[in-house]
Amino acid sequence: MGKGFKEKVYQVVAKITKGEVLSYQDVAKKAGSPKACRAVGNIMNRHHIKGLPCHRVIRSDASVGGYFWGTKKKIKRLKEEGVKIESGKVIGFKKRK
DNA sequence: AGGGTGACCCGCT
DNA sequence: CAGCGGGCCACCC
Repeated sequence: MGKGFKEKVYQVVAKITKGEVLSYQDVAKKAGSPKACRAVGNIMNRHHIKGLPCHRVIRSDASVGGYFWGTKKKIKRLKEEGVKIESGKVIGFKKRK
């Protein structure tokens, strides 16, 4: 296990600790394909794996991004983990723009 | 700020 | 079985 892109994504996301947030591009990069940022989100969407903290994965512009169960839920979960979010943006995240 | 293109995966036709 | 389009995105113009 861990040969395919998806498997790598699972591993990377599963390694995200409580209160930490990573961007889709960062996950994609760690998974071996920096340009597969879109695929990462798609994988979560089509295969919402239980036990996988996909809510800790946000956009590279610090916006929370989408969520299978709803963006509102995603924000709530992140806040409960100690992540400061304001106006749909993660405070303290280095956005590229 | 908005639109268009690029890269990758999955489901449907 | 093969092709097309859409999606929890990112970057450039």
